Amino acid sequence: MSKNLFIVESPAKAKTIEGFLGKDYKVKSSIGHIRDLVEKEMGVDIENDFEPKYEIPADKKAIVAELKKLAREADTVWLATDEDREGEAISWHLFEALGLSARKTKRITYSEITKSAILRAIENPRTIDKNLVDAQQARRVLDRLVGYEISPILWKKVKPSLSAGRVQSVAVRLIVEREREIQHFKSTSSYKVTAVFHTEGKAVLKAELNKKFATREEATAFLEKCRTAGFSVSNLETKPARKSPSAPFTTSTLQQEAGRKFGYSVAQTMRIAQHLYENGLITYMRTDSVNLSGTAIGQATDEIKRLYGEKFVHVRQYKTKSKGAQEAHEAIRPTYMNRHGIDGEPQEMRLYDLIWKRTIASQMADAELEKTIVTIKASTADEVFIATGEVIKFEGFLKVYFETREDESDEDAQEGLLPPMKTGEGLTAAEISAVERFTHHPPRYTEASLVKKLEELGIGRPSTYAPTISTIQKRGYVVKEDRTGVQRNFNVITLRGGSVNAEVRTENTGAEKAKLFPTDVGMVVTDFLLANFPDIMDYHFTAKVEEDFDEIAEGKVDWRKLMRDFYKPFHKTVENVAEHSERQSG
DNA sequence: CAGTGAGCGAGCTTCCGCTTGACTT
Repeated sequence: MSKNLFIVESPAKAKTIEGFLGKDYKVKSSIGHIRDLVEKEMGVDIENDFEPKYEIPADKKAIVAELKKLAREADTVWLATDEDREGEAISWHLFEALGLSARKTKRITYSEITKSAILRAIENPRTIDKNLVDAQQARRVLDRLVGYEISPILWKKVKPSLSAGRVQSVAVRLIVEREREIQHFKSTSSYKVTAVFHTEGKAVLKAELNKKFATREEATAFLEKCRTAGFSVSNLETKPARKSPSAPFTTSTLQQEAGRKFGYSVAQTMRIAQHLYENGLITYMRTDSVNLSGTAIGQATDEIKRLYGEKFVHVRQYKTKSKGAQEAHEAIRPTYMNRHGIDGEPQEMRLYDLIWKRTIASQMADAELEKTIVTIKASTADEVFIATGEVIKFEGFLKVYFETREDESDEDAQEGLLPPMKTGEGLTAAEISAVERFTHHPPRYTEASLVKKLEELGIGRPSTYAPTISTIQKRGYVVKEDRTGVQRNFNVITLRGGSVNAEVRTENTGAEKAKLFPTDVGMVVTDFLLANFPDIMDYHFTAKVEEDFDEIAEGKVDWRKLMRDFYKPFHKTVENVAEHSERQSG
């Protein structure tokens, strides 16, 4: 019989902690929340000042029964759930549902899963923070009121089984509005001029004109001017530049990088990461924190020293930028930094490798570059050509990790070392061409870029990004699709061997891969909600109510007052819309 | 007369966030 029952949220975490504590401690997990508002009805007694009606869902009955039994037999129950709003609420629900007494219950938190941190936490117990719990209840009840009052209106006015909510409806709105921007986008073309020069030393130098021409006539006129021109280096400038590594992974940045580098969907990435976590290979994968523990930084710097040498080390502490981050966990990193790779499924090996590299790189020195900018003037024109080159002087973190960018569109920029040149040196133009280029519409969202946008707006949480993306597709608001592009003609005018010639080439444009498109239903519902519930659909709605939740957590505001203030006008709108608005078709 | 179909009524759908594992495709 254990004297102590120690409860955490995750089974994998329980296993780790069990190893730190002696046999006087039984470590169990709640497997997340153990109680929730009743599912079949509103679950909030509005007449009774928003009293929540909680139940233990069927799939949690067994675990609650087991914990209850163990709690009865223990002298002390340690509530060691996560250190955030939801974690505090889980502790409170455990306290209530297990029928614990204040005397034998202790609430503890820690920000690192190490033996010393756990023991330190045990030395410093506290009581449940009811203000923080109330902030969670406010969050929970508000989401229920919004979701369960608006969804039935959609069943009546649009079609059955649809849904609306604080998070999903705004996610769909983003996609609908982006699609409309794209539909209204008028592509314009202009002529980009590039040149291939030869230096006196017969080396090749690519450069781009500092001006684009709006019309074919202007572009042709410019090339005609170049026909008789002499070219020379009018300015040569070198300046140092630096690149810094990115922060370690959070849920959202991991989803983005795995999407860009390997093409994984956000659900796929999470499934693979979950597996790595359960096997003790990485830290928790649902996090908004970029923080690394002291132990992790120590291990990382040891590895960097051993592999690359002292001067590649640069210890960095990253700050979380995203709104509403709760930072109950560390960044996503390997559990042991000296484990450079793993055996297993190819997908798991690749994701682990990515996480290892990103973490190591985050503690490495800046890359030092030297940027060279060459200005080339033509004797017959005011415009100048610019050639840029970049040389890596010191690799730093680039030795390990290279972040993939969203837009890899710079096809013909010359990166790397430029040939040796002097100011005033004459150049010969081997070829100058003006290519018609079209402006691009804003990009459609991918799953990962939608998650990034939601995170920037403070909407949704690491544990809900993947489910939200799946919900809006399941409801038929959004589809993820490939689209084939269309052929488009474009003009190319070239000056070569003293003569200017024009030709028409074709390119494929508008092809899309795994992008999110709104459906008709998605657009109808979005327009309906925007017209009738503009406050809920506002991109800043979540950020605003989060401020209110913070005030509740600080004990400045009563959560029921917030509900009263929100519900009165909200419910009036709901009644009005239910009664007066037209049935929508789509 | 038997089978069809119009018309009616009852019952269902739904939120966000925390955590896995069971289940299908």
